[in-house]
Amino acid sequence: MTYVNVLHMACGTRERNPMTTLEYKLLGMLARQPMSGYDLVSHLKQPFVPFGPISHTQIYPALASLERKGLVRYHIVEQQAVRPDKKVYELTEEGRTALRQWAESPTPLVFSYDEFFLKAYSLWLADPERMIERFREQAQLHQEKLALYEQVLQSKQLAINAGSEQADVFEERDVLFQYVIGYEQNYLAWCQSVLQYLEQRKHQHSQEGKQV
Amino acid sequence: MTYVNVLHMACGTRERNPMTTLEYKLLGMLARQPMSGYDLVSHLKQPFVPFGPISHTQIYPALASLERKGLVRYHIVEQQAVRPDKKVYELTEEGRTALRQWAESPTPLVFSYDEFFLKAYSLWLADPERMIERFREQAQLHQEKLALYEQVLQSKQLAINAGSEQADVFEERDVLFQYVIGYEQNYLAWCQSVLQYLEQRKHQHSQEGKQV
DNA sequence: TTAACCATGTAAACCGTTACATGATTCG
DNA sequence: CGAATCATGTAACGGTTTACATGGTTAA
Repeated sequence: MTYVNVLHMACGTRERNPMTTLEYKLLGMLARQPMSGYDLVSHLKQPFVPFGPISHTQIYPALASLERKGLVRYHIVEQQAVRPDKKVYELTEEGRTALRQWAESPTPLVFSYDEFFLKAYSLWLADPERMIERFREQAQLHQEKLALYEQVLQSKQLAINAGSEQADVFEERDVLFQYVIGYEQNYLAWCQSVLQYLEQRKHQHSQEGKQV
Repeated sequence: MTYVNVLHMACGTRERNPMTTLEYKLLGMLARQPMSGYDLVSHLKQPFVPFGPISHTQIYPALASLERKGLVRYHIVEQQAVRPDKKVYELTEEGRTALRQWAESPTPLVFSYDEFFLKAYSLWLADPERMIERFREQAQLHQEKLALYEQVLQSKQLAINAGSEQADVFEERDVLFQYVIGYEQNYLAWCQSVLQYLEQRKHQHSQEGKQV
């Protein structure tokens, strides 16, 4: 064991723990609008927030960690009745800088596929009938999601015409919608083309059955 | 040490731990071809295996767990020189059944986005110049991946024409390629459309700058 | 001589999910 | 009367990553 590699940590305490993806997601949302932990959870359920579901049990410790790092601060909002007070978090200047630097940094391509695609890898040993069923099911689900996205996008564009918020943020958002809509379209088209193939093969097999 | 494995352990112990996605990935690969843990790791680096990278430290315990469940068995292949013996794993009948049942089961839609897309969510506070750089970079990476997929697909189709392996498995594989190629095409198209938008806006801003 | 290849594993640290905990209010 | 909503958290568990461990061969 040779070099101890001091360097790099130069300043005493600095940041003990590096940032996680989760923390950047939270920063990303808080940068647009100050919110409490609970608000973040409900916000994540909206169809136009592109981060998956995150449970509150992860969010509260993460917010505390961001605060320790000086990237967010909160002020307490008292609630009516006996409810616990709300802690509304917002970014500090350091937080905004950290988020911008992260967004501006290069990203390597690491691909992860969805579970249905993984199953498709072992499709060849499945029962054809049941597989057709599953692909129909999947096509249905993606179609619904696509319809939802298109609907939200439409109502969002109406809001732009009404001039209710800053056009800048909205324009950027449409960029995100472009992607997810394209994604769903591709998935749907794939399901349909596989269905076509499977059903064609089914008919071939049944005819072969008659001949034999 | 002959294996003890008391016939599924009837009711008493049954399966302590449920199957993980990782274990199904391994089953999926082993169903196509018997392999050792090391082989699995190298196989995962091939561009036509659609599971992400899996480290060997996960694979070895997972294989042991699959064996305890009676879904795989192995035979030892001695290596030349001092190298440790290879354990070549293959599916048992129970393993094949478990994999088929998993592949045939319904899959809920749970969406997860890639890291670059997450960054795009906070694009609005990034420096436009640097963002253009990153989108170019990303477009490049996806273009390369697309070219790779198309190349592999082509050489695979040549292999079919030469009749080297069962057509059935190959046909199913092309189904997977259809998807990943579509995916990359969509991503690339998205990057390019965003680039167009960003560059257009850049020129507008520089003209405004001249006027002011 | 350093790195990469072959081949297997264990141990600790880290991240995410599930279960537990509280407690008033409102809707079906 | 049970379930959902608001609002915050801790503790245990399980899956993943990174570091540690071994050890001979081959190519840059």
